[in-house]
Amino acid sequence: MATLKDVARLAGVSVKTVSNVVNGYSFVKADNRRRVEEALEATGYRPNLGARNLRRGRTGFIALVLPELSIPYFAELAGLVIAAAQEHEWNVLIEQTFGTLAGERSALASLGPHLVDAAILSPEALQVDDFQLSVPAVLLGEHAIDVPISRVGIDNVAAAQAAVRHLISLGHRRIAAIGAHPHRGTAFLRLEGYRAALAEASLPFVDELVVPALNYHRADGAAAMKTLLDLRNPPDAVFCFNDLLAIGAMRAAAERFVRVPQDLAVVGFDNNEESVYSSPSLTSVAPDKGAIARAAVDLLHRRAESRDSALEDVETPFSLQVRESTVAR
Amino acid sequence: MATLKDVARLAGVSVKTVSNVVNGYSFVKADNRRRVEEALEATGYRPNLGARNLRRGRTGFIALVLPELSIPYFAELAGLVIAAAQEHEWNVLIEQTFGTLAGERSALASLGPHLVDAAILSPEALQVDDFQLSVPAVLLGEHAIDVPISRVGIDNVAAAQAAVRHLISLGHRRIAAIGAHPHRGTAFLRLEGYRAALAEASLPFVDELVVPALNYHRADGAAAMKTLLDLRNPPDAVFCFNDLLAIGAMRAAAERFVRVPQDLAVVGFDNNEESVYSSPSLTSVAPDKGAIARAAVDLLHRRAESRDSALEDVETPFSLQVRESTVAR
DNA sequence: CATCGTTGTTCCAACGTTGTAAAGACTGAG
DNA sequence: CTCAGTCTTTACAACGTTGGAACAACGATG
Repeated sequence: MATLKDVARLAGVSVKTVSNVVNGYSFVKADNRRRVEEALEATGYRPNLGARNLRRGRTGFIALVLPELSIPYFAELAGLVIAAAQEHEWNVLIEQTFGTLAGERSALASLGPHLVDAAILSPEALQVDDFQLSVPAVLLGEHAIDVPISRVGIDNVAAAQAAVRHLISLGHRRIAAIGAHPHRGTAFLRLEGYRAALAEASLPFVDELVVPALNYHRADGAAAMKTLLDLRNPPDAVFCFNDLLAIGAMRAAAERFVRVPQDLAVVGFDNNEESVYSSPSLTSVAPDKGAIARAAVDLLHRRAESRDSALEDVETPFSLQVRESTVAR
Repeated sequence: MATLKDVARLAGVSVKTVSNVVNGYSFVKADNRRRVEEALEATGYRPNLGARNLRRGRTGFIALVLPELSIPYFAELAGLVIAAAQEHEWNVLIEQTFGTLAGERSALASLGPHLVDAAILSPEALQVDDFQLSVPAVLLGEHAIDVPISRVGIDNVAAAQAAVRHLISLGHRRIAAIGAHPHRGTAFLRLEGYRAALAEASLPFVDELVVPALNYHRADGAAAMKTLLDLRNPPDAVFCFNDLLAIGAMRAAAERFVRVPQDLAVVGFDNNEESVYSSPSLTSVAPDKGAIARAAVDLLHRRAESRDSALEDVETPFSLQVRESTVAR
C-alpha cells in the first residue's frame, strides 16, 4: 500500500509537500501540485487513517451505544446515524448492550478517547454515577435522569399524552398502558403523559390497567395483553410504550378473537416500518428519527470542534400517525 | 489520558517493561510486575488502539457492507456479526449501500487496508470486475456470481425448493413467486429452487406467476401481490423471496379481502422476528443467522492470521418454520 | 544593492506503541 | 574467580502522518 513517502519519491518532492497537496494547503506551485496529483493517482494513495489520527489526536470514529440492533427502532436509527455521521467524515461504531446494566457499563468502559471522538448513548439501566465519560456524549430520549450530558429527543410526556388523547377522543374510557418499567426514563415519562391525558379528561387512573414490561419485545407485549384480557373488566383501548409491544398485544388479542379496533383500540410508539404493514396497521407516535440522528451527530460535531461544552437539550418533533388499529378502514 | 510513559514513570521502570506487562510477556520479575500493575490500576491506563495498530500493522476493525440496516434481516445479522467479532477483539464498521451499484462501489473503495483488517460483503448489484479488494473478504449468501472470494451462506436452491415443496404438499397447484430480479444472485437461485420444486411435481412453470421486485421492501411485496390478484386466474399460493415481500403480500391480500391461508398460502424467506407475530404468522425459510455470522467472522479471522488465502465455501444450515400463513390455527 | 515580505519547500520532531538488539543481572558449573 | 548461559530490562528505531520552524527563492521596495 502506497504511503506519502512512495508518492513523494515518485513526484520528486518531499513528503510534506505531498501531505500539503493531500490536505489542500494553498501554497504549492502549480507544477508541483500537478506532479504530486499524478503520483497520487498513479500509486492509488489513500491516507493511513490510524497514523493521521494518531498525529491529529482524533480517531475518526463515534460510538453508538444502543440496546440491540434487532429492535427495529434502533436499527432504523442506527442507519440514520451512520448516514449523518458520514457528513462529518465520521465512522460509526455500534455497541450493543442488550439493555443490561452490565452491558451498558462495559460499553461505556470501552469508550476510551483513543477509540472514539464522541458517543451517542441510548441507555436503559444506567445510574447517575455511571456517567464518567472521557469523550463528548449525547443521550438519546432520556429526560428523566438528571445528569450533566446533552440530550436529543422528543417530548415524551407530550407525545404519550397526544396518543392517549387520541384514544379518548374516539370515545374510549377504559384505557390500559403497557410498558411501565422501574428504571427506564422514557417509560416513566410516557406513563406521565398517559396519566396527564386521563386526568384532563377526568378519567380515573386504574392501577390494574398499567402493566409493566421488562423488555420491550413483541413477546412482552403479548404477555402483557394476555394479563389485561384476563381482567374481570378488560380495557377497550391500550397504549403501548413502543410498537413492538403493540404488535405483540395485537397478536395476543387476535389469538383471543378480540377484534382490533372494534373491541380494542391499540396505539404504539416509534412508528416502525413494520407497523404500516401489519394487519391491522398500527396507529403510532412517530418521532422524527432522521431529525434525532442529525441533531445528535451535529451536536457532537460542534462539541468536538470547539472545546466548549455547553449543555444542550434538543427537542425534535413528533407526530401521531393514525391507522387502522384505532380507526377501522 | 494515561500513556505507557506515564505508567512507566509512576512504576519506576521503562516504557517497554510496562508494555511487556500489558502484553503478557513472561519474563518480568514478580516485583516489577506488581508495581506496574498497581501503576496501571492507579492511572487507569488503556492502550491507544490507533498507535498500537499503527505499530502492529492492523486496524482492529472489520467492515460489514450491507444494503440497509432498516431491513430486519440485515439488522439482525449485523447484531450477530458484532457479537461474533467481539470474540476476536474486532470492532465492526457498518457501511450501508442501499443496494445501489454506486453505493456498493463507494463502500468497497473506502475499504483501504488501513481502515479495516477484513470485510464481510452482502452485495446486490456488484459486477464481477468490481471485486478488486485489498483486504480479506467474505461474501454472504451469493453463490451466483463467479468470483474468487470465499462465501458463507445457505443452499438457496435447496431452501427455496423446500419452501415450494411445502406448498405443493399442502395441495397448492397454482403457486406464484415474488422477488425475481435481473442482477441479484440469490434471486436467481431461489427462482431456480422454485422451478425445481414445480418440475419434480410435474407442475407447469407459468411466466405470469413470477413477479419481479426491484427492491425487497414491504411495499414491493404489496405491489407484486396486487399484480397477481389482478390476474384472470390468480394463484392459490405464493412464495416470496424474503419476509418483507411476504408481509407486503399478505397486507395486499387483506386489503382485497383475500384470506390467508384459506384463499392464499404465503411463504417467506429469512424468518424475521416480525413474521412470528404477524397476523397470520408467516411460514418462512429460516437460515441460521447466528451460524452465518460466526462462520463469516471466523473465516476472516483465520485468513487474517495466517496469510494463506485458500478459498472456502461454508454452507450453513436452514430450516422451514411452518406457521399460520400456510396452515391455519 | 540591501532589505523586506511573500510564496513555496524541506527538515525535524512528535503522536503512543512494540520489535529488535543490546546491555545488565543473576546463576551455576568448571 | 571466570565464563557461559539464562533471565530481565532498557534504548532505540520505526509504523505514517502532520505542525512548526527553518530555509530558499523571488520580486518588489527603499
